[in-house]
Amino acid sequence: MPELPEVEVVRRGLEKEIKATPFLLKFEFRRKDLRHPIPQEKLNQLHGQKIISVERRAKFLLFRLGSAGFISHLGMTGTWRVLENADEAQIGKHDHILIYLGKQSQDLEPKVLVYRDPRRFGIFDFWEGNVKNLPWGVDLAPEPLTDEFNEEYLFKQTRKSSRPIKSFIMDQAFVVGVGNIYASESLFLAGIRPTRRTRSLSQAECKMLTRKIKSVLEKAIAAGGSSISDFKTFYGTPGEFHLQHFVYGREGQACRKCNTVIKVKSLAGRSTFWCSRCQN
DNA sequence: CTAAATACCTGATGGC
DNA sequence: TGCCATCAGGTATTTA
Repeated sequence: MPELPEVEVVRRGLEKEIKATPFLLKFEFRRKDLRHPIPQEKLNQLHGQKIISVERRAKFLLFRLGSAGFISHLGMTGTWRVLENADEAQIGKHDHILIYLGKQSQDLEPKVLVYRDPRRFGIFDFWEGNVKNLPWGVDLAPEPLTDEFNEEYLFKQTRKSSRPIKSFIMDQAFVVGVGNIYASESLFLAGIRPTRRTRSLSQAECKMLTRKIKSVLEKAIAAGGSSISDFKTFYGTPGEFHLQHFVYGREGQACRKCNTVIKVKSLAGRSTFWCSRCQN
């Protein structure tokens, strides 16, 4: 469940659980790697410490324990869920990481957070320093839900590129958190075709697009995210935002505003949905 | 063949 | 032209 709204929904679920049982008793790794190797020895040094907060930066989840902590990225198919105990019958072959949590640093009846990721495109890593200091030297762009991401910023950045606007807003170097679903949705709401070149966007269109990116992400968070395929929220219930999609996953169906048939085509390797009448 | 993401490779482009 | 840097698009990763 990987775009910003889904990650934020998971963060809120994790935060609630961790507040009740904040001590990291131990990690249990059932694989030594996901997308990258998992630095097990460094992570195990965190055993016994209290988790102070669960934060989100872009699509990353940051678990803070004092000055250090650990970081989780869900890739395409990563999910977190909680078990009341380590019941082996409830743990499957794609459950790669277990985190035992207790009310105190010694707790005989720990709860267990379980990370499942069939495709293993996710990341689990040690992390220290500040939020900007992510591993792999990733230079992340502004958060879309802050004032730093505004029409002036988007207008200025779009002058530097000649790519299709959809690829541009999905690029984590310009704005973070927008993936394939919310790129198509926000461009529909802004009335802009996904294939438009960035430099062709007017100042007014940049204003509209920044507003729609913010509003669609906020509405999706409020609805518990989009459940595509088998996505479940932290509590095992599906998100409901996909029921409100205007274009994503609706190819061949009637546009909800004008009844024109919604189109789909591949753009930079990703399925892209739009209404040829509502979007210019 | 499709899928919520992104790291890497390569060919294109542009500046000096 | 050439050399180097940057960009953008395609592909690989994996399982259901």
